[in-house]
Amino acid sequence: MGDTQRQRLEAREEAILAAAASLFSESGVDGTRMAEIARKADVAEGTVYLYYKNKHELLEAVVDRFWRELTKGAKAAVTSNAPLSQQLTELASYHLHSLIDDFKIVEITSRARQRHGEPGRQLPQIREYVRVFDLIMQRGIASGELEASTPVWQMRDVFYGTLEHSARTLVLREQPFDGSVIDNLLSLFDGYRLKHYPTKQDSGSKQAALELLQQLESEISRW
Amino acid sequence: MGDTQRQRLEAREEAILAAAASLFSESGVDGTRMAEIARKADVAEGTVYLYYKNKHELLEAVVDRFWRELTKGAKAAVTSNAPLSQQLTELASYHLHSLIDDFKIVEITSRARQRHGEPGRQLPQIREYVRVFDLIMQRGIASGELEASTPVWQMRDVFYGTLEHSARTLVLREQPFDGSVIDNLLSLFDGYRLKHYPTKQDSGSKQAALELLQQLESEISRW
DNA sequence: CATTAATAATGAGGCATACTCAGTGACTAT
DNA sequence: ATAGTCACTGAGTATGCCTCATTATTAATG
Repeated sequence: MGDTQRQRLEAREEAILAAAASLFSESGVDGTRMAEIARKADVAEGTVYLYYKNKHELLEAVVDRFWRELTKGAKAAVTSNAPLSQQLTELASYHLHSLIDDFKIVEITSRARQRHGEPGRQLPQIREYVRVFDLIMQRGIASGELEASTPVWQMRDVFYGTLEHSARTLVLREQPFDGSVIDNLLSLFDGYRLKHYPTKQDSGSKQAALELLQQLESEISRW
Repeated sequence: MGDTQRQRLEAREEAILAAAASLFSESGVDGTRMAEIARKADVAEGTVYLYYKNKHELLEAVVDRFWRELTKGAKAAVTSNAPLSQQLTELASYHLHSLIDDFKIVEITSRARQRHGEPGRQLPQIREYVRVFDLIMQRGIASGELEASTPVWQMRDVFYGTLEHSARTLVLREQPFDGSVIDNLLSLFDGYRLKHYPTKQDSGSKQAALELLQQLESEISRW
């Protein structure tokens, strides 16, 4: 049956990819020989080249798959219709954990971007991953929880960039994870939150109004 | 004269470094052959190895020098005793411009960090560069312009990480520079600013006090 | 200035390794 | 059973990093 045949091929391709991912991650790209990958995947060296044109394409495939898997997880963290702040927290936590766990692959990513020929490209799967972050910002704007005056991509860059850099800081310090990074980021993000002063139509907000008034009074009373 | 001799050696070392920097930056590390570097530096291939043990050490030297130069510029941008927000703006602008201009080297940096043997190290000159950012945050805290409850490194990660990621976004979009990124970041940073309510001793602040009161009134009047 | 010693530079060749390809096997269809 | 197609193999080739015996240059010495 041709179906089993196709499955065998896909299994081989997967075995090669997995072997490469694990070895690249462990010993780096330069520290990994093609012969090793072949041996670990249990194929002859030449066979690798039937599935991937060269070492660089194999690297690209490894990196691309990593971000594809990450995208799945990120989408899952965001799918619920919980309040914005909670979704941001979940996404941030997932993101930070992942970057820390697979830091080696994250670093290797920039190398996959550089195709020997020329200009720095964005790999499609990374683009896709970043879109998840954009999506959540857009939803926040649509629901009125985030102000619309700041471009989505700038809010996203703050969110994404901060976490990426924090991951680097933590890894280089050999601290595994620190949730306070996320708390900090989220409290900063309040700067993007719309301040809702209750309106007259808003009948259920009497309580909120009183709290706000109290806060103002307390601030005034300080001088 | 032994002095001229030493100068000639240093000039050669510099020529090799410059050749490597320019070629790495143009064609990437893998796209650059040692023979090319030698030719561009006008020495024999073997001579390169009298100054740098191997290609990877040469790469490290190139990257390290880049960040060392950057540190100089950053320190200059911060040396004045202007108000915090202005210094942050200058540093951010310098940082963003530099990362965009030499994006290729920035990307190559992560590769220099990975020594074939083992774990991701932080190159000393990058550490030094990041310290400039820490310094400015610390000053802000010392002068009471920034709150002290958030760890310095977290504020720095927000600042640094956001700009680094923004640089990537801009470069991949082939937009050269966008100052609004900096405005956005700085207005967000207001979240770290201490709110100064004027005190009774603070005789010169009558004006500020009135403005604050007016703002409160306007906010209250909205409902 | 001649001679010797020390230091720097050279580039042909060694060597590791990414990649190729002619040959072999395995599976399918008739 | 036979021919034809497709996947696989691994010895061999090409490339590019790096070494090292040799040569050139500078410094030291009498």
